[in-house]
Amino acid sequence: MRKSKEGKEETRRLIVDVAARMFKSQGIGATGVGEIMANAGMTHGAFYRHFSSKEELVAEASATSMAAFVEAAEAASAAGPEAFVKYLQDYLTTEYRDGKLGGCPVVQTGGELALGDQATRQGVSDGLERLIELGVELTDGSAAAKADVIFTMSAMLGAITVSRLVSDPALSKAVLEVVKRRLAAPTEPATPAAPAKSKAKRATASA
Amino acid sequence: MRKSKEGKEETRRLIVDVAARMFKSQGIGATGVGEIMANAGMTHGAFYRHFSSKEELVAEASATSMAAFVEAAEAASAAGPEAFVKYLQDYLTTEYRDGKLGGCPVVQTGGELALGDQATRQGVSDGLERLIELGVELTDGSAAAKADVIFTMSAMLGAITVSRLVSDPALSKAVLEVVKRRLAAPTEPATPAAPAKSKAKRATASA
DNA sequence: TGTACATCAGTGAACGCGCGTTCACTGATGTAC
DNA sequence: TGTACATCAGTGAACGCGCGTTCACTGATGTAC
Repeated sequence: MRKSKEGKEETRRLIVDVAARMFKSQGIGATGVGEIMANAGMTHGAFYRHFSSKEELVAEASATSMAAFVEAAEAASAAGPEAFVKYLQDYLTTEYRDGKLGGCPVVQTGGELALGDQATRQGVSDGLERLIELGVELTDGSAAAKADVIFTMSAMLGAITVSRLVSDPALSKAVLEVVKRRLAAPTEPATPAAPAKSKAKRATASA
Repeated sequence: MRKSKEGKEETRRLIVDVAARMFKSQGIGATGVGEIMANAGMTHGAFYRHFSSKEELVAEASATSMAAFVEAAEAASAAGPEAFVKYLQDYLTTEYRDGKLGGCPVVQTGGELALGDQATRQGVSDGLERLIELGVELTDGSAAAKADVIFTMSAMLGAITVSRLVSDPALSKAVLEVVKRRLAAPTEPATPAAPAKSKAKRATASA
């Protein structure tokens, strides 16, 4: 059942894409090679025609995930700063929080990636650096702007993580909305009475 | 080699502590029951005198980790807001980033915990809610203050995650410092030219 | 207080299982004449 | 263009291994008399 040369490259991409999706929804360690291949419509034996080890796939799937995330961000930023902010804001939604597809691999697998091998970490690191550069390019390029971008990125990533862990649905949603609101108006001072939305108020009542 | 009643409780606590430490440094899935017991000075067989399954230990170790983190934060907050901020700031350091001990389990195992069973997630969720409440109590208790706390918590967690993944040491350090600076002066507007420190500048040069 | 017995924390061999990986085999595709 | 052969992507059985878990056994501790 040999495939053509183009067919092989296509199969390899398929495996990477399936793996990237599964790693993001189940974690890396919890996703087996056989499971990935079955979801790609093959048996496990074919895996080693494309990769020398699972770790090689992990590195490629993570890098591909990050690159896709960055490229989508670049496409959004090409449509203007508003489109870029809108693109980022879509990640701070319950749909993305609960979604099993797409997005940045760091959300689910950040811990595992930090313990990955050199190639894996480099691919993820490159994606993160490109993301920061992209944000800086969209602003005035100053050191303060870079700090803004880093702060915003950190807050978004942390917010999604916290939101996924908190049991109270209202609080979980409020976590996303708090960060989303500040992302939309990053220069607004934080402490003076903010125009709290109804959902944030509901969550606050439980505290 | 039976132990006394107090001895048994002590052993159980030891297993939980060893497990909590290992989960935080290696991840949950990557840490085996046998490995935990060996580090606790026993053989794997004794494990089931104390826990009915690994998942039960995961839930208890995660809850204990979170509780210890929250209690340390409470102790710091009892010494005043400055001590509390100082306590939090210590987590935004390269020492903590590289440290294999202590701290909040969400940093390393957030993704795995989000996929854990009900008991595991509840223990972590309770800790996170207590942490938010603690921050709110230290301020004016308003909805805006709660938003501040959530935002800060998210940014800290995200910053440590990003800092652990970024290869460039200067950028990795800058990520921690950017968030630390804002944590120290949370009401300061972000965009206007900030007094960038030398290390942040160095990291910026690579962008 | 001393003796006999019951308990049960910890040991270490063994269990089934699924993991990552290997390999002999297959048959469709690519190539040479 | 048609035929013969080489290639190699995918199959599926098998590998060693370490995992979580079980269990017969041990001997120190706790209890009853």
